[in-house]
Amino acid sequence: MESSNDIKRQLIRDGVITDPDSPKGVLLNKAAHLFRTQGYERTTVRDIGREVGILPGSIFHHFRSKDEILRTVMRENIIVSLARLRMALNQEESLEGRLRALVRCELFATNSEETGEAWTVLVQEWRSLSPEGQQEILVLREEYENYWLDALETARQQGRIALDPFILRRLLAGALNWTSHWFRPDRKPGLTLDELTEEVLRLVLVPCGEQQPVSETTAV
Amino acid sequence: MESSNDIKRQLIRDGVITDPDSPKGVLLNKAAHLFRTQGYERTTVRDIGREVGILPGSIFHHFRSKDEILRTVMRENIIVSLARLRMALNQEESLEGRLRALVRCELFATNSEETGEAWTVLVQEWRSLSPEGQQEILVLREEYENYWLDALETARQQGRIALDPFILRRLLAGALNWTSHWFRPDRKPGLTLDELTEEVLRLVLVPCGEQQPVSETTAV
Amino acid sequence: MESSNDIKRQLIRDGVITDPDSPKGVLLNKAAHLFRTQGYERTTVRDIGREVGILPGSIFHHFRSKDEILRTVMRENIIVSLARLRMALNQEESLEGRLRALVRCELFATNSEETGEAWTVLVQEWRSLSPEGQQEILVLREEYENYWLDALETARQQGRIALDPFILRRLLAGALNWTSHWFRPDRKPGLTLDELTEEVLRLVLVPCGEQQPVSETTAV
Amino acid sequence: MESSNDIKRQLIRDGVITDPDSPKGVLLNKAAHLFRTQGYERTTVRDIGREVGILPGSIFHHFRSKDEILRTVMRENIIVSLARLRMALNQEESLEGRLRALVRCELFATNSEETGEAWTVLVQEWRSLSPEGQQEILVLREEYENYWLDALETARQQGRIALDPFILRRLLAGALNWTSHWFRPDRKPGLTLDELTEEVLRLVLVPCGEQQPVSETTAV
DNA sequence: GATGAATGAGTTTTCATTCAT
DNA sequence: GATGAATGAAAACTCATTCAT
Repeated sequence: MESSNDIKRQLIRDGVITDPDSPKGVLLNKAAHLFRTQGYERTTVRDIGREVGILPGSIFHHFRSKDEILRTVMRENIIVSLARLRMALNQEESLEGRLRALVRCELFATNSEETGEAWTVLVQEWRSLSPEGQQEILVLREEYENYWLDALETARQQGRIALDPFILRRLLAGALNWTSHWFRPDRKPGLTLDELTEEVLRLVLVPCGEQQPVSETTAV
Repeated sequence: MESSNDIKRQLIRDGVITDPDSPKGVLLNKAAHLFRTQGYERTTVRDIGREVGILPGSIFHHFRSKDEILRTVMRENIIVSLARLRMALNQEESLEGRLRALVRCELFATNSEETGEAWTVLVQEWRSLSPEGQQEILVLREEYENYWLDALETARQQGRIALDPFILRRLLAGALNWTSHWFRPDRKPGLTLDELTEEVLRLVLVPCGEQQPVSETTAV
Repeated sequence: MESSNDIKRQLIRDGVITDPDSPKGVLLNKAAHLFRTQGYERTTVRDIGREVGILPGSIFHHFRSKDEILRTVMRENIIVSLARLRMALNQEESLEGRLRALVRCELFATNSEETGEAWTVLVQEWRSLSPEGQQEILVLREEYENYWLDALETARQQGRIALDPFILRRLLAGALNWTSHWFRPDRKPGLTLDELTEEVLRLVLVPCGEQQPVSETTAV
Repeated sequence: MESSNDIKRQLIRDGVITDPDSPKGVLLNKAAHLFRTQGYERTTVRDIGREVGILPGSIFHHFRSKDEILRTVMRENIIVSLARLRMALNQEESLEGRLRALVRCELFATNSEETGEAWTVLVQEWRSLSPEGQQEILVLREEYENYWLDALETARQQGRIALDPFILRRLLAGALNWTSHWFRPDRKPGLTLDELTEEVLRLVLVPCGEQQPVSETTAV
């Protein structure tokens, strides 16, 4: 993740995502934080305004609606996380390396100071997003999920996972997203993000040399 | 789970939980359904009233506030699920049997037609509950979690799990709760609840005879 | 006031006022208490029901409406207080005696355990009474006020009061009614009702032999 | 009361009380009027909104709750009345002058077009105020009452009053507050506020040269 | 006479959004 | 871009009253 800042800087420079130092970017971060901690519905534009230091009405100079704030938080975050994942996968050839990258990126997205808020919002407040907003983000989400399914399918063929890829991905998605509820990578001493990544891999991967055929059970 | 209905009937007779056939019970079930599908905040008392077939104001004949409805849904559900878990554990001596019971009960609580709605609400709408409501339910939740941690600790001592019990429980909690988002046990043909239980056990349990010491990594 | 109980008993026997031991009478007393302490508007029929020990709906077997409860509390109380005043005045020939009776009866009506609640309600919740209710009670009130004005007019002619009777009556009405906010005749040791009566008379009456013409100022 | 407007203007300039010309101030005055005439409970925010010319919901742009309106009406009014009383007392050295000031100020507070509404509300709607609101205002009320008790105590020592100061203050409080129910200083021809002040003093003060020891009866 | 459930018209309050200044 | 005031639609909740049982 060494060059992850470069990725983000590049996206900012290209105008793909909002500069977090701009007024609009500050607003997005504060909003993401509130959405995460209180939930979207329970967060009022008054709350956001207070956090940013402007009056509620002024928010609508930056965004057309509250929904647009949520949509932007989600979109920009998945764009960054996706870019990071692409780069990480590009640097890994081995199956284990690719799986490690997937787990690590998802844990980072979920728990990093930078994107954690927004990623959790993306997962938890999905329902609160308007249909148009959902449509816009589903496209990005699909690419993201495909990386996972490809890697897990390869692992299945190599006998490195014991479960159906589809089921395993869903169990993992739940497990990884849920870490935002209990994992505190900043609290020292404690579990680091890299350590947790290895734990998850230990859970998922059948040790090399003990490959067994995946069970016959298949997905929904 | 054969006598699960008996358990519930007993609890109803004792007045511990509301009779689902009484007006209040009907209201609770409909409310749980709405809370699950739309979320607590997005569900209005108007919605609940319409579903039940009474006017919004009449709801407050049964409950003092919307929060009390949520609290009741959560409380009664965890009481039933806890009673079921206790009985299931009582019938299992072996470690594997006990873990199977824990997984199965949580999947059942999360996905059964009967409690699924309420359990998902319990997990997803926790934030929406008032502090007093949270306090009340935390007590029950603790007993529930202790059953898990005890079993996983035993498994660790016997070398049947590869991870720290605390971390594993949290990963599992996420994975199992998340099933409500994708698992459809009623949709035939497809994965049954028992099959999914076995899949989860295959993920968690190190095959007998290949015990390995748990990693040194410990919980947060 | 020795025979005041007889008066009330007589009125009960004649069916003019409700037997305080009957369910209806109990309800009236509890209601009067609540009206006094919380005010009419802030007292719900739920409150009254809870106090009496019946459900809100059952109240309407006794009274057609909440307003009828208020009206009855006021009417029955002024009937009793008026009957007491009539009897007390009948026993007094002297001006001073009659004024003492008027003051004493009003203090008794305002502060006695028996009628105090209801009298205070009569004074304070007048606005809350429906127009029809007001009409009904105004008739009785007029007789009551006439006793006062007659006595004060006589006093003026004899030079025993220093103010216009109309103004004085109004100042006194305020002063006497207000005693319900601070006077506690039951708290021993302390001011008794008779002592307070004498204090008020000392304030009102010009000492005998020092008569002075009343000021030229006249009432509104 | 010549410079009473200056006092108020000063308080407005200092931000202690709300500018009556500001939207918030207009709202306060209209609300005070409605509270006085209809009572707090019977006044809806709809009523207030209609009177001011805004929609009910807009009221909560200025006040967090209906209770806060009541509290503000009471607080600002007692602040102004207290400031007026202080200034009036500062200009009077003689006992009679000070008592005249006290009576006059209370009659003014109760009946003036400017503060009458709010003062009556302060007295009559006390119960409707939330406990926190009561606490806040009790502090100011205490200073106010102390001016009264100090003056009456001096009067007692000089033999100018015939009653215990504590009892007399309470009788007077009732008499003066009650004037709002009958006294109409604006209705010409009729009793003016200054004339009523003299009437009250005639009731209270023992004529100079006829001093008599106060009765032995003492307060509750 | 009491109960439990419901009504229906009302209440206070919330809040995203608009807009003149 | 920000502010202060307002909108308007909908929210949760209240409560006197009705009525079948």
